[in-house]
Amino acid sequence: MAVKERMDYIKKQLHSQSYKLTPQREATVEVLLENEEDHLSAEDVYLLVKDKAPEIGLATVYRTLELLNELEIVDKINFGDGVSRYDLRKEGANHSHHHLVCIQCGDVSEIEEDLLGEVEVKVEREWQFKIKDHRLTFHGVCSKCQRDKDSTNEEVGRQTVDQL
Amino acid sequence: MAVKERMDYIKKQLHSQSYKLTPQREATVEVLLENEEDHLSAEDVYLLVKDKAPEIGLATVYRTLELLNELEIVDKINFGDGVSRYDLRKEGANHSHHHLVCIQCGDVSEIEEDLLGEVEVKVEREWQFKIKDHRLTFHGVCSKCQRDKDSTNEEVGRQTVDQL
DNA sequence: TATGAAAACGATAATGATTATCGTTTAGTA
DNA sequence: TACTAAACGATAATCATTATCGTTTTCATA
Ligand SMILES: [Mn+2]
Ligand SMILES: [Mn+2]
Ligand SMILES: [Zn+2]
Ligand SMILES: [Zn+2]
Repeated sequence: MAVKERMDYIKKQLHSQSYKLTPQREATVEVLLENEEDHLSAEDVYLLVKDKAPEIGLATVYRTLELLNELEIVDKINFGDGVSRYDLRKEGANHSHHHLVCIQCGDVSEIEEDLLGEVEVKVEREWQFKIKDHRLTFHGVCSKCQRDKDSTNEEVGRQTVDQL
Repeated sequence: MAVKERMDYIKKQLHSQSYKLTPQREATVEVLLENEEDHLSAEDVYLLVKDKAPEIGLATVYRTLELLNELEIVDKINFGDGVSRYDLRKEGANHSHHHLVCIQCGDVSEIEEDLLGEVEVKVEREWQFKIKDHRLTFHGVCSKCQRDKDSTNEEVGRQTVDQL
């Protein structure tokens, strides 16, 4: 779906709760839509949105992100560095997607497919817990870093192809 | 396993990296062992540990928790309120356990069983990502709050069961 | 046992992300 | 046009965490 159409949908979501899509909010959403792969902090968003709306204040960015989070348009996530990051939900998704965090290069990538279907059935049944959402993050070594490590090893000399 | 024995094991882990188990560190670990179900913030730990070692400083608590985290004795977790929480790993566990967070009463409970075995096989294969650890948290309504809501509904009278 | 270096510590200042405050602007309505 | 509430921008306040620094403890060695 085009950015324009998703913006319209978000506009409807705001209006349905009698919030306005002000120019500042629109510019902020635009930044999120145009950087969907990234995981921007409030400060990141602020710097990017200043190009579109130079007069915007940091407080407004925080307020807007908080609002979008309440409306479940974005998820507020935390990867353990000291800042919150704001992650647009995938089109049509009604819950947070999964993440892969590389402990070597720091790269964060996404898994859009929901892998928790069966697990959630089990949790609801065996723990009597009604699940509304989830957060799943894997920490490990991304494919790129695995390859880099292999090359390094080859340069050094003979070696086993893989160790677990 | 008794607190004493787990303390000894942690002592060995520290020594194996040539760290000392100072009285302050021992008191801090004791607090963690005696409150294993809880998810204490640094400040929480500080207040509890003061009973055992009244002269301890907050900075030392932070340093100790950081050290225990590096040694993978505790996991530093974040539930979205503004503080980090320190969660002792279960005996013999080599990764973080799962959590259930109730969006109504705020209660946090634990799932000790690892539910991600098959999911991780799939992720490693299909995303070429070497998993070292994971974080899985479910947000929803705990069994207690489900019961409470049922009672409330009955008192109020007839009504639609759910309006998402 | 005395000594010297490194590791830890306690107190507290500094940092930095987030939130609160407050006066001003904007949008919608009578 | 005038009124009211929602939003905004600037900036002060808050508060968790980290950095600094002088002191204490540990421990290997003379
Ligand atoms: Mn994401
Ligand atoms: Mn836990
Ligand atoms: Zn990587
Ligand atoms: Zn509950």
